[in-house]
Amino acid sequence: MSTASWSIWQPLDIDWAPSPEVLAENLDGGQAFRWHSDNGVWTGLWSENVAQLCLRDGAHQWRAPPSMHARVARELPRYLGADLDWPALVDSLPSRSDPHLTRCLAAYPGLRILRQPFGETLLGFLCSATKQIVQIKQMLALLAKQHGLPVVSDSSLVTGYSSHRLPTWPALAAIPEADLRACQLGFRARFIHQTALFLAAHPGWLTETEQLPYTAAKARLMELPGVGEKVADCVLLFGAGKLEAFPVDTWVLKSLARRYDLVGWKPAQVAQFGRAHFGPLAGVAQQFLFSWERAHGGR
DNA sequence: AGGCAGGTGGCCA
DNA sequence: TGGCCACCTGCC
Repeated sequence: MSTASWSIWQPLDIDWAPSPEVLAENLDGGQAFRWHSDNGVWTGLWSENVAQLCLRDGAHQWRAPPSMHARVARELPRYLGADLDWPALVDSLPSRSDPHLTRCLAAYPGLRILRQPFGETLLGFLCSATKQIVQIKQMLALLAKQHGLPVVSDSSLVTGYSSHRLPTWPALAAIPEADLRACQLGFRARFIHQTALFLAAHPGWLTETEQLPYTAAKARLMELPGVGEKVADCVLLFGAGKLEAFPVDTWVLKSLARRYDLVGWKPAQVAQFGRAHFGPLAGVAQQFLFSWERAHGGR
């Protein structure tokens, strides 16, 4: 990784100090698929941005290419959730009567929900069906490399895992499905292709959807091919700040079955239980349960 | 070496 | 409404 042209490290001026493990869980725990670490330095891409994060002398620091330094300084805090008071949010979760949630909260201090670009979050989770995080990251990196613009004009600046932005939805609409399949997307290529065509035919649809309340936004998203309950909830939680969204994937299904005695419950039933039990911040609770369950492999 | 993976949609009773 | 299964393909 060439580092000659990065700006100097800046202190991350937000009230957040996760351990290296929790930082990894935030950036690479299944919310986002565009971060990778190299010798303790995390490099991540979103929208037209690329940034690096690291922990030095006990404090988090960041840097970006000079050409986008000001923009990243403005947008990185929001991306990392700095608009919200996370200690207060976590404190308001119904954990006092919930020993397992208490245990999960204690295990991941500093775990947050990222606020990612809506359209990119949709693309990421359209790729996620029956795929592990590493593979989703590979698909998106390939898609970016083949069909996205270089993130900076100087190609020597950012090398390695990925140096290109994700293609926008208008760009995706112009890509034949066969070319998408060449990016290891498999059967997801058809969903992405059809979604891209739909969005191209409905300008403003995505932005309007992002601004709707949770229930209406979810119903709209589920009109898209390849978007069911789970993907819609992920997009709204990680890409629109809808903290009441409660995505039920296999890990959350296992978590609720095992820790809340919901053996045999269907995903839709578990989702309803989650929203009722964990309340308006169910998505936050979900992320802690998810991280715990994935780390403990069902034990 | 194969089964399986952070689902969805379509088809059938 | 509820259950089953095909869909692609590369990791563990």
